[in-house]
Amino acid sequence: MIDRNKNTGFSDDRAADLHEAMELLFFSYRAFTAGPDRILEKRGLNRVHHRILYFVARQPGLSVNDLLSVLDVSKQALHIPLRQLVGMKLVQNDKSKLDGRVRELRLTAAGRRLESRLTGTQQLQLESVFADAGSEAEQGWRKTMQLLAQD
Amino acid sequence: MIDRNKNTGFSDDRAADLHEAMELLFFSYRAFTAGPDRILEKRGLNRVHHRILYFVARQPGLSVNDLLSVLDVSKQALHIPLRQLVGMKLVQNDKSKLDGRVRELRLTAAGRRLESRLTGTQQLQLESVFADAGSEAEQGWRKTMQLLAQD
DNA sequence: GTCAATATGTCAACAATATTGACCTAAATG
DNA sequence: CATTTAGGTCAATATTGTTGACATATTGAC
Repeated sequence: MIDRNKNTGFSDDRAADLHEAMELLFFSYRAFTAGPDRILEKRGLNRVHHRILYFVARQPGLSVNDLLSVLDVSKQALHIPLRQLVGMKLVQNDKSKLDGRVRELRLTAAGRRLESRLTGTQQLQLESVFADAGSEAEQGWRKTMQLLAQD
Repeated sequence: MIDRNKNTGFSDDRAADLHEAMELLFFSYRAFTAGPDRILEKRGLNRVHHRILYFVARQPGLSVNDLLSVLDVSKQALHIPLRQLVGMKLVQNDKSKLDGRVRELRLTAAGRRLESRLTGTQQLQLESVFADAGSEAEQGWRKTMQLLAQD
């Protein structure tokens, strides 16, 4: 008789596999954010600043509302770090010509340099992992993460 | 001539793939923590409480020092949430018989119920993702995450 | 047995962050 | 012109984290 968890109905073996998967997510995410966190700390910045820099870099001209949506934070929680980035001249905040209410966020040259350094750290880390894992494992990883992300 | 990033040397195409991977990690982790976070919030608990419950559940009798090590937080940052869990009778904190300085942390029956509910949410989520992705993708995912986690 | 080291618990001061709710301007839209 | 939308800001409050100090009990080295 296989023991099964009362809540989930998984066998003990499968439950252990899933525990391992949970831990992989926890430790991987921590390893993934550690590098940029160290760089940011020296400038008095944190992970929220990184996320702003990242998404603005990917989509120059992004509106404040769109940024709020991807980051899933409140306007007030976004505003202080955003204002700091603008104050440090890493991000510029221009009025849109199409709709004067909307602001278009862009990185300055200095912002691009910092973002590129932060993101570069993570890209090199991931590339090294993918190289070791092999492209088949990479594809399986991507497929799995796609499903988890859209959950 | 392929454009290459100044910092990393990646081609634009590969850089875009790596950007996608970064976003997968960000959005996946968020999706993965959302379920438990909602359950915890109702009890005035947060992710740190969940991590304590999780690791104590996996390793009953865990010492405070060992818990500090896995979680990688300061003693002071751990203590308030831990004391709350003990106060709520979800965790018990007994003196070790082998070494009277060491405390052995264990979940109470109520602690096990809560932990099982939180962890069950994530197990079901992962199992559903793995089922959709297929076992080959799951294996690739695990291999990749192992490498990233030990980074 | 004395003394240093270890494991834990706690406090206080402080800084950083998040949350809620309110209020304001400017611009677009019907 | 009235309403809605995008954005910006403030204040009050709560939560969280950080640093440093200090206390106790217990072990282990000598």
